[in-house]
Amino acid sequence: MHVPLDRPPYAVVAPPGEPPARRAARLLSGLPLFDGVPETSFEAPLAGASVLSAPVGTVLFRAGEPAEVLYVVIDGRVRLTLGRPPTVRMLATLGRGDTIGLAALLRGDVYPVNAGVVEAALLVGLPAATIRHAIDAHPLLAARLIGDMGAKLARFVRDIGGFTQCTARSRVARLLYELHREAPKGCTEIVFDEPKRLIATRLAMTPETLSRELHALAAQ
Amino acid sequence: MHVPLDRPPYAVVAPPGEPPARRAARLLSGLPLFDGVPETSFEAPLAGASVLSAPVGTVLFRAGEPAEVLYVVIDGRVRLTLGRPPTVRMLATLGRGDTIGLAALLRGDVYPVNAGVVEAALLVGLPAATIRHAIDAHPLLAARLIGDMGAKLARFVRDIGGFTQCTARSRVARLLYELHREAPKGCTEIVFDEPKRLIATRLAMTPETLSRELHALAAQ
DNA sequence: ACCGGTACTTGATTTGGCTCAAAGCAGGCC
DNA sequence: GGCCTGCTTTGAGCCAAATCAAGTACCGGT
Repeated sequence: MHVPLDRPPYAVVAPPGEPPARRAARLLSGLPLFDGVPETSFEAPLAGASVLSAPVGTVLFRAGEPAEVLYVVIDGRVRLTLGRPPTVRMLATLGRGDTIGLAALLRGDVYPVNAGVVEAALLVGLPAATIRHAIDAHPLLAARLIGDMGAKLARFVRDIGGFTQCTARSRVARLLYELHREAPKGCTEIVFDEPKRLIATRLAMTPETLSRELHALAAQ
Repeated sequence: MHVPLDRPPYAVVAPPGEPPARRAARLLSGLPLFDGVPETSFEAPLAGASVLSAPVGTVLFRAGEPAEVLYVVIDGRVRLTLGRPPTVRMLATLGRGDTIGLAALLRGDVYPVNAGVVEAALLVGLPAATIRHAIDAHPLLAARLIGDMGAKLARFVRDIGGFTQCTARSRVARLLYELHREAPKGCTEIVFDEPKRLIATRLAMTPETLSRELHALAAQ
């Protein structure tokens, strides 16, 4: 279990000489999500922004906590999970360019999932007011954020469709198919970048079942 | 089955003397989603808008079709489903003020679900270009749309959590609990506004199981 | 090298919920 | 009324997948 129960280390990086707002703006401007949005134009509204360096094991937040910050992953990986041990389900693992908590933040809601760092991460944290200003000032950014959320929504809809009316074998096959499509073509081997234990929870099955189904499919 | 297989009647209402754009603007301005957005200011960008009157059984679109129109429900009810008969799963039933297809439209993607009218509906249809203009011109609207999508996202996340690691009984109990919270307080009886057959698909179980679990819970 | 601890596999057993089947039960229509 | 069609309930049997239980392989640490 990479995400421990008790609140783990949470390191706020010391300002590296540069004001946080400017540094945040510089980091964000390198992301596809902010491509085309002029860097200097959203530096001022980013007054409340912070830059965080978080080691493996850091819990950014837990499900049920009020959403106060939008996290943007600059580097490293953050895992979103549902539920508490021993029944944890992995929802997704996010990397560079992904946002965490946008929907909950703008609705003034609580985070619906847990977020834990699984690979030393550099993050930009933006409070709600900052996000609202940025949306007001940059329609392009607003459209991007809507598209970003739309992608997540589409993925969840597909997942919901897959969990029902589908055998475990079908779900495994679908995962393999998707991984194969994402992989560079000509690639004859698929490597999981997550422990199978977690892949299993993402597919809504036990590790034992996953192991069996993988072998059954391999024989075919 | 309220949503038949073959393409059913699809009636575009005859313009009632008033230009479609103005009528659309008037209808939309009565919705919470557009509250605070000045009516006249988004009349011009709505040039491509249409107003549709759709009878029961109308299929607005099917999963896999390219998303070309955002539908806003003014009146009536529209049901979103996944899959094809005989394995149809109900996702949600939408009413006044709900939007359909926003995420897919802005991403230039296909609709991920089927949408069928289950109660004679009045709809406003907005093409992609119109939506983009409206977002550019009205940050408030952009924020609202993000919040709207966020609500859907939150609901799906909850659903995904519920489908896994949960017995059929727990899912039924959760549904009853949610219906009870929404009902006026002091109300001692819960009435389903959908046939049990469909409630069952929403909970990812068969009608037989739903019936049994309801009785088991009633005895308690 | 030795020893935990963790991940993964494999086998045996149990079980929740689906399938199949049939019997109420209601509303619509002639 | 009487029939029909579709929804709901109830019962019996079965199967996919979870659970329980070893056993194996791979680390990282002392």
